[in-house]
Amino acid sequence: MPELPFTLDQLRILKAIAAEGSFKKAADLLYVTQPAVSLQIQNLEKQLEITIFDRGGRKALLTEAGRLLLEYCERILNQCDEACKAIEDLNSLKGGTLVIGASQTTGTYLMPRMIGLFRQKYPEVSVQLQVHSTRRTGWSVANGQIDLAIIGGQLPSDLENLLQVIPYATDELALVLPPKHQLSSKKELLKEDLYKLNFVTLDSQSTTRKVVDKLLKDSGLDIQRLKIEMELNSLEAIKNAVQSGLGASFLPVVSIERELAAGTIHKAFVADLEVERELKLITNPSRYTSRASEVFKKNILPQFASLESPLRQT
Amino acid sequence: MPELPFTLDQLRILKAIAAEGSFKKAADLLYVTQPAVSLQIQNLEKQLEITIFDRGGRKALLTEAGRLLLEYCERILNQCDEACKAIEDLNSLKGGTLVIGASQTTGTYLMPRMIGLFRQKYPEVSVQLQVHSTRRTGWSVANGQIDLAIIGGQLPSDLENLLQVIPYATDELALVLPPKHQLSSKKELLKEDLYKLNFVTLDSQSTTRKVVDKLLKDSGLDIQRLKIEMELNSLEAIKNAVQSGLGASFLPVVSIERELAAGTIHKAFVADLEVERELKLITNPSRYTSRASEVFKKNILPQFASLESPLRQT
DNA sequence: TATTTGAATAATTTAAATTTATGGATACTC
DNA sequence: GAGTATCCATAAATTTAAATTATTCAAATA
Repeated sequence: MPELPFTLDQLRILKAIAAEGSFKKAADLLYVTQPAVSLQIQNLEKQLEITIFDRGGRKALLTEAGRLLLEYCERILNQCDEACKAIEDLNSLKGGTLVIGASQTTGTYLMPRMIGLFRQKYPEVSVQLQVHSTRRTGWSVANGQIDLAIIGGQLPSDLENLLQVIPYATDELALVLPPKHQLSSKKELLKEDLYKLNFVTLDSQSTTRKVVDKLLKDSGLDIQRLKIEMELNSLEAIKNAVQSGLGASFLPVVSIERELAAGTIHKAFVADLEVERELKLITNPSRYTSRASEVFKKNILPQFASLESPLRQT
Repeated sequence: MPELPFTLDQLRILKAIAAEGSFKKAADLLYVTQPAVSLQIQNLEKQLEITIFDRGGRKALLTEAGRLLLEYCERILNQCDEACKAIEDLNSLKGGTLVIGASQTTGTYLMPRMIGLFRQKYPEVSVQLQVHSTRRTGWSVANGQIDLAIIGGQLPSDLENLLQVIPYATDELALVLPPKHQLSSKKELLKEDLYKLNFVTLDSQSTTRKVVDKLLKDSGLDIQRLKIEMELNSLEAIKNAVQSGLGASFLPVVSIERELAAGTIHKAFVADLEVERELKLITNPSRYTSRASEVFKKNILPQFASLESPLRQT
C-alpha cells in the first residue's frame, strides 16, 4: 500500500491558485493566510519532486508538470464533490435502496400498498421487495441482506433472540367457501361442520399452512380428520379453486378483499373458532439502520398496524 | 469554495478496511495502530453523518452508505495513483512535451536532426517545434510558451537582458553559384566580383537576410550596388533558383550540404570575406526548466556545437 | 528612488492525528 | 460454560503537522 504523496487540501489549494493566478488571492478565497498556501504548495512540490508554479512575474503560472497535475486535481476534486452529493442524497432520502422482505401472503397483498405509500412520499428511494419463506427471510435480516421484513409465521428460536420482533397487526385467516356451497347460506358454522368440507390448501411447507394447522389444532380440532381435496402452492390458485366450487379453504382476509366485495367468495363464520395470526415486523438491532428503513418503520407501517400494535404509539 | 468533508487518508483507510474486513488488519496493512484507524473512520462517519461499517460481528461489514462511499473512494484513489504515475513519467522523461523554437533556417535544417537524436534517446517525450521569426521566438521563450530555442539573428535588446543567450555554434553563410556560372571555375573571388553577380535573396524581413546584409556591410561592401534579381521567402525556392542558373546567393551551409555533395550548387570563396553568424541557444532563466529541456540542452545540443562553444564543456 | 504588491522564511501558537494503555463485547476452545 | 483470544471503542498523553503572526526579500509600479 503506497504512501499518498499529496492531500486533498493541497489539491484544493493548487486549484485555487491556478484559478486565481495568485497565492494571495487563493489564500483569501480559502480563508487561510498566504504562508499556509505557500507552505502547502512547497510541500507538494517537494513530495512530487516537481515545480508546479513559476512565481517569477506578476502572477503565478503553471509549469508543464503543474498543468498535468491540475488536470488530475480537477478530476479528483470533482469526484469528491460527487461523492458528497451522493451521500447527502442518501441522508435526505433522495437516493438509496430499501430492501424489504416478506412472506408470500404479505408480500403479495400487503407490501405493494405499503411500498406504494412509501414511494409516494420518497420517490427517489428505490425499494426492493424480496419474497421468501419466513425462515429464509429471517436469515436475510440477520445477515443484513434485508433491511426489514414482515412475516406471518414463527421464526426459528435462535433467530428470534437475534432479531427484534414487533407484532404490528393481526391477520385473520378466514374460512372461505364457494358462494354456491350449501353451507354458505348458514349464518354460523360449528366446528363439526369443518369435517364435512373438502379443503383446498397450501402445500405443507408453506408458512401460512403451518400456521393454520397449528391454530386449528390448538382450538381442539383433529386436523387428520379434515379432508384435503388438493394442495396448491399459490394462494391465487387456491382462490380460483374455491371460486370454481372445488372446496373450502382458510385464507388470509387481506388476500380475498376483492373477491369478498365481488361476492365471488363467501366468508363463513365458525362458532368458537378464531383463526388469527400475528404479522410481525422483524429488524436486526445489531445492525446499522438506514434512514429509509427508519422512516418506513416509523411512518409507513403504523398506518397499516392494528390498534394494539406497539407501532401505533410511535 | 466548500470545505472538504474527508481526507485522502480517510479514504485510504476505508478502502483498506473494506478489503480486509477488519479494522485491525487494515491498521497493520497501513502501518498504524488500530485506534488510529478507528478514530479516522469515526471522524469520517461524523462528518458525513452516516454509518459506514457494521462492527457487530466477526468482521466489519459495509452499510449501504459505506458501499456507496467506497465506490467513489476507489475511483478517487485510482485517479490519485494515475496522477502520481504521470508525474513520475514526467520526471523520468517518460512523458511530457518539450517545446522548441527555431528560426526558419535552423528549424528546417538543424532541428530535425537534433530532435531525431533526442527522440531516439527519449522516445516517450514528445517534441513540438515552432518555427517563427527570431523576434517572436524570443518573446515566446520569455513568456514560457517555448522551453528553449535556437536563433541565428539578433534579439531586441530588452529581450537580450531577460533571456539567457548562449552561442553554441557558427553557421557559415556561403556564397553559392550555379555550377555552370562563369565565376564558378575561379578558385577565389574578389569582393569586387560580387557586384557583377545577380542575386536571388530572401525577402528583406527575414532574419537571415538581415544578418547577411549586416555582415556584408560590415566588411566594407556597398550593398546598394549588389544587383538583386529577385527576393523569395523560402530557402528551398532560392536553392532551386540558384541551381537553375538564375543567380547567386548567400545561404547557410547547413541548408545546402546535400546540394554541395551532389555538385548541383557551387560554393565560392571570396578573398577577405567571412560571412558567419552565431547560432545562439536562448532560454528563460527566470522560469522553471523542465527535465526534458535540461537534458536537451546538456546532452543533445553539444553534439552539434562547434569547438569554441561553452556548451562543449558540459 | 520610493512605494506597493506578492511570495518566502522564521518563530510561535494552535490544532490534529497517533500512540500507549485500558475496558468491553463477541466469538472460539476445551 | 468458564477461559481465552480477538476485535473494536475510549481516554489520556505524546508527537506531529499545520496555521498564524511578523518579518524579509524581490519584483513591479509610480
